[in-house]
Amino acid sequence: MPRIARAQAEQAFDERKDQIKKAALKIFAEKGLAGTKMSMIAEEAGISQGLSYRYFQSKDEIFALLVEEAIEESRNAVRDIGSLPGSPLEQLRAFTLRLLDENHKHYFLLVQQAQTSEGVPSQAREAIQRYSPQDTIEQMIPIFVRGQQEGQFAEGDAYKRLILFLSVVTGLMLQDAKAMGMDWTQEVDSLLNILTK
Amino acid sequence: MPRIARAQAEQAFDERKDQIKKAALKIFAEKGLAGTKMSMIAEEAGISQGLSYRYFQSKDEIFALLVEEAIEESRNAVRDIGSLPGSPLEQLRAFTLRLLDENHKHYFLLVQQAQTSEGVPSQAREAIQRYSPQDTIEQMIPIFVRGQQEGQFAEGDAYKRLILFLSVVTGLMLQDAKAMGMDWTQEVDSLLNILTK
DNA sequence: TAATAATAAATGAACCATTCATTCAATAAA
DNA sequence: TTTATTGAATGAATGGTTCATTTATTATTA
Repeated sequence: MPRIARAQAEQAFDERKDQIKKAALKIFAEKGLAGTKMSMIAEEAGISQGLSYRYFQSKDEIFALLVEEAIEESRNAVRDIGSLPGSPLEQLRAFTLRLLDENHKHYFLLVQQAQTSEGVPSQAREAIQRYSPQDTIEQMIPIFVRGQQEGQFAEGDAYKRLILFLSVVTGLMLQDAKAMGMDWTQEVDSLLNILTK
Repeated sequence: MPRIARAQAEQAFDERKDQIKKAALKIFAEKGLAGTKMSMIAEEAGISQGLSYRYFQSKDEIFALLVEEAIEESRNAVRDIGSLPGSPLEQLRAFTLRLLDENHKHYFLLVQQAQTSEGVPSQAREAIQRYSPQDTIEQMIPIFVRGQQEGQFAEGDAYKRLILFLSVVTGLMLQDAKAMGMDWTQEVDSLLNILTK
């Protein structure tokens, strides 16, 4: 077989795999592991029932794979927050907007689902245990403290404030994913009022 | 049978019924209709698998019953908001605190679940259709507008602001119910910053 | 180039292990 | 005896997974 054709085939294979992964991510994030049927993923991806099994071993494998990717992405988003340009408030706004964009939203919700459901594949369970949400918040605290020093943020326990803020954002995503598709990105400034004075 | 004994028996019957209902409410609110197994309700109530069926016809019956009660309660909470004492802000704070207390929280989440799940018993579905969330917000708008007139609340579209606020509160409850049991009541003032200026 | 063979991709109906609401025979309490 | 309670057994339904078959793509041959 000519190596050109082989490379093309491989690319096609990877593309389809991504297509299925993307569809699965959306459905898993919205409905959770148990709430997601393989038929839903197939429908979302516009393919037939059985085809996913040419690309993945099982439903659990897809889920675990996505959870690992999601954790990786969350990690990166939090890691980068300090190096975003602008004031602490602007950093936090940028971070929040990034969380709320379609892709990250789904990742974020997926982890949420994985954390709060039972029957999660052990591989995903382990990945989640490795990833501690405490770290997430702790990495954000310096931003918040700097905001306080510069007088932009409200006084008080930074840790609790951040938990509140993150919970609100997560909660909103959860809401939004289930119910109507309102565009919260416009409301981020109102949300930031939770942290500012 | 002496009427004393009969009355006692009836009371015992009702008490057990309430016990099961309360357990069911908690689990349904947390896990949703499909996510709730009858065995979970039994465990929460501290009774055996089968006993619920002496007090209720079916899982669906319990669910529908609870949804109707929940709607009734939500209605009342919203109806009363205008007649609470104090400034608009204080009214809203009192209202929010009421929503966040254990009982109302579970009711609120139950309706949320019923609205966003499939396979909801028709009786519950109909009750929910009768109860429009639009009304909820519309009944709250006067409070908000008065707050704006008195300069306490931020300018802007009252409707959107209220949706945001209610979504945040609902989202928080959803979060809280699943994950850790942080006491949000202390954070309500931060939340109200979403609405104030 | 056209015809044919070989390979791979895709389908969707059927299978079957599992799950779970419901029942019921047995036991305890009143 | 009657009523309350238990928890093991039932059986229907769900849904992940398989696989015989069809369709599309690529390679080979004349």
